[in-house]
Formats: sequence, C-alpha cells, structure tokens
Amino acid sequence: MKNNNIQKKVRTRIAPSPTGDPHIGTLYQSIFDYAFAKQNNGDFILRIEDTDRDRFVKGAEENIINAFKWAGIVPDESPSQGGKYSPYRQSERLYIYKKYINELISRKSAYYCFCSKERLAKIREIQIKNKVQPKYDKYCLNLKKDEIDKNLEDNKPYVVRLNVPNDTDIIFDDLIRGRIIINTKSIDDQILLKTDGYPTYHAAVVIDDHLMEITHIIRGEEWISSTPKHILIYKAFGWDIPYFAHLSLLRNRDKSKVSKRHNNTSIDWYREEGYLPEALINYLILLGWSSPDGKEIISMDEFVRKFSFSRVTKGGPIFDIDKLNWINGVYIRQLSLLNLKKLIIPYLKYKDIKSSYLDSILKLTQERLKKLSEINDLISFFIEDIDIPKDLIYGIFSINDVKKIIKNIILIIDKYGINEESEQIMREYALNNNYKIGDFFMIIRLAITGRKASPPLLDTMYVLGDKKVKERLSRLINT
RNA sequence: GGCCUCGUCGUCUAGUGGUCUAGGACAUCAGGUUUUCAUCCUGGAAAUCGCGGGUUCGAAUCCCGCCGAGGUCACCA
Repeated sequence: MKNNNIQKKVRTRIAPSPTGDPHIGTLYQSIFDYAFAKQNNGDFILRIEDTDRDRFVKGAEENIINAFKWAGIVPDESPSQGGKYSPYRQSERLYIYKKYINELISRKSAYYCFCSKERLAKIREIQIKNKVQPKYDKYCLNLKKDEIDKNLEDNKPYVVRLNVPNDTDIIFDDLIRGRIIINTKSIDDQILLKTDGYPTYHAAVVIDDHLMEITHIIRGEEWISSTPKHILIYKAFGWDIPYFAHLSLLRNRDKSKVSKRHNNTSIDWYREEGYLPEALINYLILLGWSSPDGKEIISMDEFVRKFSFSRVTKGGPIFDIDKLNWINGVYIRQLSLLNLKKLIIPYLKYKDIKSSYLDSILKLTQERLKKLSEINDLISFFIEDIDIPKDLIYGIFSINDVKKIIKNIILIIDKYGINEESEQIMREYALNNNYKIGDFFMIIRLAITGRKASPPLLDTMYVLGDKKVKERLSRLINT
C-alpha cells in the first residue's frame, strides 16, 4: 500500500453520532486515538457525524462534549472549540460533500441511481430467495446521458452510488491485525448521497478525514468490512490512504457487542455512580492494551508515553464491573482528604454538615468506598437517627446482660470520656466478666451505629461525640 | 448463509520455538494485622493454552483442517 503519511503530522479523530447518550464504546476508542496522537505530538479531533436526521437526538452533541470534558479527554479541535478545518459538524458541511460527490460522478467512480425503493426491495427479495448476497444490480450505471438529464430535470428523486469494481482484492495493512484482504465481490455499490441530500457515513467520513488531514483512523472492529469501500473512495479521488487500526469491540457477558440491555453504556451513568474519570479510563486502557511492565494502575499520561499498537489486544473483552470497582477503590484511596471532599460533595444528600465534622467522617470512610455514590449509605448513622437492631443485640447476649453492660459503658464514658483509656477499661470489664471480646464490642457497635459493620468503634464513638453515644446507649436500655 | 475478525484460569491478560511442572490482576476461598467492616499482608484453589493433525530433538508459540464466538452484509452510524 502506497503511503506518504509517514512524514505528516499525526492526526486522529473520534467521530460520534449524536443519537443518544454518550457511549462508553466511544470513550474506549477515543483513549487510543488520543494517546497515539499525543504520543506523536499530533492532534486529536472530535467531529460530530450527524448525517442521519432520523436518529438525531437534540442535546446529544452537548452531552458527548461534556462527557469527554469530564473524562479529561480534551480534543484539539471540535465543534465547540472550532479549529483550522471548521466546521466540525457534518450537517454544516453539506456543500462540501455535494461538490466532491459530483467530482466522483464526473470521474465515473460514482453514478446517479433513480431506482425506487420498491424495485430495490424486489431484487433484494429475489437474491435472498436464490441465496446470493443481496446487492444492487447496477441497473442505473448503464443509463444514457439524456435519460439521466431528463430524470434530473423532472426532479426525480435519486441517490448517488459508488461504482464498485467487480472481483478485485482490496488489501490493507491494519496496524493491529495485520494484512486484511477483502474482495469486492462482497461489497455493494454503496450509496454515497441520500435522497434527502445528505451524504451517507461512508462518503462523509472519507471526505472529512481527507480534508481534515487525518492520518490514522483508529476505530471499532465493526468497520473492518466497510474499510474497502472507504479505500475505493480514497483511490477514486487519488488521495493518500490513511493508516487503519481496528480495535476490538467491548462485549456483554454473553459476548455480544456491548449494549444497554446488559450493561450501562452511558458515560453519564459512570459519573453518576461515582466512578472517577481516571479510574474509568484506567480500566478501559486495561481492556484494550497491556503495559509492557505489567502495571495495571496506569494514568493517561503514562499510557500516552508507553502506548504501542503491538500491545493492543485483539480479542473482544467482556466488560467486568468488579474490576472497575476495584480500580475505582484504588483511586479513591489515593485521594487527599481535600480532593475527596471536593469530589464527594455533589453526591452527598446531607447538605448542611459542618466541614470539620465531614472531614472526620471521611477519614474513617475513605478506604471503605468503592464508588462515591456509596457515601450516603456508609455515613448515615453519623448524621441521622438510627434504628437500634434489638433482635441482633439480644441474639448475642440476654436482656439482663445487655442492660448491665450498657449501664457500665455509660458510667465509664461519664468518668473517662471517649479515648484509649476508656476503651481499655471497657475491655478489662469484658474480660473480668467473661464476655467474649468480639461479642461484647459488637453489641456496643450495634447500639451506636445500628449496623454490624462500621469503622473502628473507638474512632466512630469519638467522631460521634459522647453526648450522641450516650443518648443511643441509653435509648437501648430505656425501652 | 457469504465475507471478515478473534479464540490462554469464571473475568481482564502475560507469553513471538527450549528459562512454561503457563506468570500477573480482579473475583473467590483460608489465615494474619491482639473487637466488626474495609484497607494491608501471606497462602490456596482455578487454564490438558478451542479441537484434531502435521513440522521440529522440542510448540501456547510455525503450518493445515475443523469447531466455536463475534462483527458485517441498510437511502444507520
């Protein structure tokens, strides 16, 4: 394959369609586009592919841009920032496509097609019945010039199709998969311009990628089979063919392409759940690539430095939320108290906690968090009143023992306060009365926190303060 | 169905002819960190390298065939 891109500035792009929520698969692809571009001091471009007016969703573009901003993947050029190759929205580039598609027609690489949908459906039906691959039969390729002119004059609806040569091997060297050969026998005369005047993806993507000087097309595996169409278009124009790299697709548990039915595919969901963007990106990196030193906790900066296509994974990884949770926990634990607090406040349902009180609580909670959204559940007993689980408590000791113990604890706190000394005295008390230490402290924990698991008891009591602690303890024995 | 891609522990992966009785991580199990949970530490179980042939003194690694999974075959991207 002839290629002059080697000396050009590296430029990659991500080209999402504004058809719904910002998709996790889009982010996955973009980290590779971004890393490769940055590694080579190149540019990473965000282009919006909104040529399908039926599936267009209002506000989707803004959501995509915000999701990328959250993830920290900042494009060098995009519809919102602009750039040298504006506009970056395909719907605003219609005049460009028209011009180039007309050029293709004049070069005889493309042709007008006036076939009705009914006729198309019919030949399709026959082909399927005869078990041959459904393909357009090139009927309109042989239209006479005056016929075409008349149809155009009559405003007869038309599309423009790519004239795909018959039985030709299209060869390209994928940066991840090596040489791929696809014969044009399996390729239809792709529509380039739709009746509504919009180009199809295939036309727009090639024209834009060329005009925007994209050198490396890094995208999902689902595009492999249409790559020959794109190559044919590049060749028809006489343009340099960019490098292609096809990433494997993220999978559901059942191995199908990752989808809403089985997974949370919206980037927004991960933000709402309280995944840190750095953790999500780290996880996505791991799914598609392996570090030469085997390191699994890796930042985007490090990825940019170490990335190479040869270490990109070929198999389609199953999205495993358990591992993401682990990574997220690692990142949360690495946060400074100040940063944790800053990040967690949007997730807090308790809005009027004293700052210093929140600090004390967070110190006890940080290493127990896997997701920021877990915070409310984890700290509720510090803030709200609790239900004392009497059944659990009296399942451990008898009512009489419990009353005796609690009374003593209150006495100890009255006398010594909450500190290591008083804890030691509690322990001795338990020992002297032959209470199992674990059980002994468990009933205190249950009485004070309302739950079987909590941060270390002494610390918890200390943060809660002796007034609240005593109030909860007495509530248990007074009812 | 045609074409294309892929196939190592449950999951993500390392591995590019001998150092592989296949290494790491998550999850899981057991123990420890003189009270729970979490963190941390230690250890265990877990992959006949999809299957069958070949090449070779020697194959997860090379070749052939098969099987399985996925993708794609739209006036969607």
